[in-house]
Amino acid sequence: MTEGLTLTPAAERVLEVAGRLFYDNGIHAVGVESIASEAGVTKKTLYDRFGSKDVLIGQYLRRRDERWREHLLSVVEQRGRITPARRVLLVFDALEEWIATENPRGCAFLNAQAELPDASHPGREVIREQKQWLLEYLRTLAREAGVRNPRKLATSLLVLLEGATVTASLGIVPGAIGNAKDVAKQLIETS
Amino acid sequence: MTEGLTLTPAAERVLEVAGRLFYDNGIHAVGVESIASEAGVTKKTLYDRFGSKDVLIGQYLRRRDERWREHLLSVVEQRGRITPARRVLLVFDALEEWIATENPRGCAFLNAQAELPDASHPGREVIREQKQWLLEYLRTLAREAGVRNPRKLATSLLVLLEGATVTASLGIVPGAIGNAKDVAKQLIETS
DNA sequence: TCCTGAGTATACCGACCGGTGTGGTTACTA
DNA sequence: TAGTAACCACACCGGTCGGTATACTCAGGA
Repeated sequence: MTEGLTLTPAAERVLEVAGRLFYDNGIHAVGVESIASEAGVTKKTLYDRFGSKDVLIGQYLRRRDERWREHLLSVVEQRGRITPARRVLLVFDALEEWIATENPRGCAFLNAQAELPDASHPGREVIREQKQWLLEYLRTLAREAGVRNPRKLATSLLVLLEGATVTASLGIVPGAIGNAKDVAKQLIETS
Repeated sequence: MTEGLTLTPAAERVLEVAGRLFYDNGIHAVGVESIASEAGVTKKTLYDRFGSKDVLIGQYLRRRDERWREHLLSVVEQRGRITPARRVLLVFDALEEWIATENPRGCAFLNAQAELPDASHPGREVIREQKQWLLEYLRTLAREAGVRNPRKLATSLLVLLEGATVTASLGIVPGAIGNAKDVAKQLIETS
């Protein structure tokens, strides 16, 4: 999952800049020229390191996925006595923090999916893996919480998470994430 | 809301083609040239009718909004004896139909939002209106269902709808919409 | 010492982008 | 009958797209 982390300093800068520009402006709206110049790198170097814009897009998503997983796990897997049922709800706290600090324009993976209709694009695989992993993780948490139907609860949680992210990014409803958390709480209690 | 529906035949064809190409490929990925040629129209005509690509994008979203509202209302407001509580759940049936027939690539408005970071873009206003209207409508339905807190239920419903749409379009979880509907049912019953 | 990898600078490529201008044809209508 | 709206064909604009080629510098290691 985390192969190729020995990036050269220039490649590192490129990836950092690409991550910012892609997320803020949309993928197609950003040219490789502007990425290179803002990273203080020539286009030649960019292409020597990444090969193509499409590969760079894939790496951008890959890296963002890594950061999100790190953040999520650091919040949910925190030490301290807490019931497994309550631990599930920490996922929503992690999301709220993430949105406040890194995600004002919604889920980067959904945004990318909107721009990458070709299922064979390198970025699409990363998106699939990301959502699949999240679903699996939610199933694990649901199982540990001892609910009757962990699979079903995990699906509900995924729907609530995605819905809360989207709704929050639209900026129409203020308490979308808290609302989703409340719903999740009720689902767990009556399960 | 529905001003300017007296489109010329050429403009009509342009809008129809634009709707298909924008949704299928993403907005930035589609050039005005290809829209014009596929509609059997010169670029000149396209620009005489719409003025700019950005305006055309706005009209595309406007039209899609109209069709979605029509569909939603036709399903939910159907005649027949049905309790207001059950009527709310018809929203999910409407969504399921819509996704199956017109929405394989997810919500057109969220996809557009991903590509239009500029809040002053003509399309952004349409997106805001669309989501605002949906939220208001859900509040009305919730009120008629006689729940304790219609505002809160409406928010939950919106989160569930958006989440179900997104999750379904990802193609990872098969029963996402049915799952969301079940959750909504439970929310209404215990409310 | 010599080679390699990582980087620089710059020029270039064909293709496509959104948008405009000119000039002509048809059909309806005042 | 004259005017106008709606189209057509086509040529053109400056700018940007993703990507490549050439030639050079510099540091580190065998």
